Amino acid sequence: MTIQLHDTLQGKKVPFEPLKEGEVTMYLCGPTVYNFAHIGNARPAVVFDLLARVLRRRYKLTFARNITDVDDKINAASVETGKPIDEITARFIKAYNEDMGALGVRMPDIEPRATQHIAEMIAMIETLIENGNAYEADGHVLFDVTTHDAYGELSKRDLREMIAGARVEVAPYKQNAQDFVLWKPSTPELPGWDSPWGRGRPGWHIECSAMAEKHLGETIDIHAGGQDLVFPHHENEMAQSRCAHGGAPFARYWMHNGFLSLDDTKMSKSLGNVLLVHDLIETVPGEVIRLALLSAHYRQPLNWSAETMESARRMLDRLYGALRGIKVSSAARENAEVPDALINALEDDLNSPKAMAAFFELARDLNKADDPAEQERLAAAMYASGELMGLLGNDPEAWFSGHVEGDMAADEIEALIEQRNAARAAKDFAAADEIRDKLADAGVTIEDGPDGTTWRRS
RNA sequence: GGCUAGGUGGCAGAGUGGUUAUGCAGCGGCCUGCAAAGCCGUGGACGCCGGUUCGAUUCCGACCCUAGCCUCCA
Repeated sequence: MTIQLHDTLQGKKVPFEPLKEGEVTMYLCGPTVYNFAHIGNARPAVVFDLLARVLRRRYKLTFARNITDVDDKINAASVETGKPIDEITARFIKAYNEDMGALGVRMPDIEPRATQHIAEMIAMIETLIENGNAYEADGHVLFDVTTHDAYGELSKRDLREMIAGARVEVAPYKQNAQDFVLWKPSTPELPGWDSPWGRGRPGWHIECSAMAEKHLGETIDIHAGGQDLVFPHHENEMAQSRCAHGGAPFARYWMHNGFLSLDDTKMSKSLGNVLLVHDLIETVPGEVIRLALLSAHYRQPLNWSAETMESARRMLDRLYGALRGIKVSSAARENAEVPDALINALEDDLNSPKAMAAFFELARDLNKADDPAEQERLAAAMYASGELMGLLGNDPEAWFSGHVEGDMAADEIEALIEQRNAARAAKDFAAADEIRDKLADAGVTIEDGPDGTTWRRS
């Protein structure tokens, strides 16, 4: 069974075949580093991290996720805060990787930065001018969309209609309304680099084209990002790269994740409803956020709410609950096998909800098993599945006793449980229940089992 | 207005031309001092209207509704 992926360009799910046998190149549009990442930004990072994990089982993967560190929004943030640009970008690059790391997102193989690829961008722009695809006007260099017949193919738009229906005011130096900037002039206060067209800075779209070419080659296997990047960003990237590369295909597969809304509303700064990952991980384990993001298929829209997280937490409670008290030897871990149903689901266009169903079946089998060897085998399979999906990274006991500020301390809880068990032994059930209620009020649930009493925070 | 996705049981969310998604919640049972957790069993669904078909939630068409994009945006 070959891996199936949904390709935006073809508009359907197709079998995945890399350009080079056994090797895959993947490029994901990363953050513009002017602020902390919000939960919507985290979705592509988590989803395509999972894809990377799935691909690495079969292929030698080279995964690049860029950093956009030259941008008008960064300049604006610098003016607003009075801090130098370098300081802002360094701070948010670090924060981005820490926040995504908390969600189980592994570092990509390559993390190229726009400011370190200015020469490549200038070279590509020069090629585009030589080829007649771009023109210089008033200190700007613009891409002439009418020179590329396939323009609009990715976003399924008709160029003539777009030009006719343009609603934005057209800058006087543009030949066509839809022409987009490759290079623009900088004032002395703004970041800028010397170029054949004067001191200036690159347009957003050319950055990704140049970085993808440098690190992954002219034709890459998978280009991924959020759905909202299809137009104009990816459409423009594709146009630039193909025109600069003699028409060679740019990406063999385009993948786009669906949008995330927050409490049924679009997240936006103007509405003031931006939920930062940085803040969220203070209150919930990153694993809960990761699972919540994977609980819907990546192409579906996803509404984020308190219930979304609560549901993900309960799912993890169930998985960790099955693993409680089961020791897994290192030998068992090495021989562990991820169930075929789970792998097949992930290899079918990254069907993470279906994969989770397979995960829960494993948990149920483990709950049912009474032979210790079988228990160990199933527990090992669960850990291996968790490894593939970036879940179950915690010790089960630690998961349930996870301590949040303001909670009752573990030793206090255990002292109370001891008192309660003494009361139970004396058949003073009223006193026992009183202690249990007290613990319940403190958010602690206790469970009497054959080997004594265990507890967890609810 | 144009383009692209969707509308599934109380909630979340997969999938399928006739056969259990899964998780949470519900109901019955086992277990327990009583619970909880777990196990066993169980009810409940495919926006609306037509069409194709022996049979459609699944295919086709119309309609209604929702979201995203068309402008910086994951």
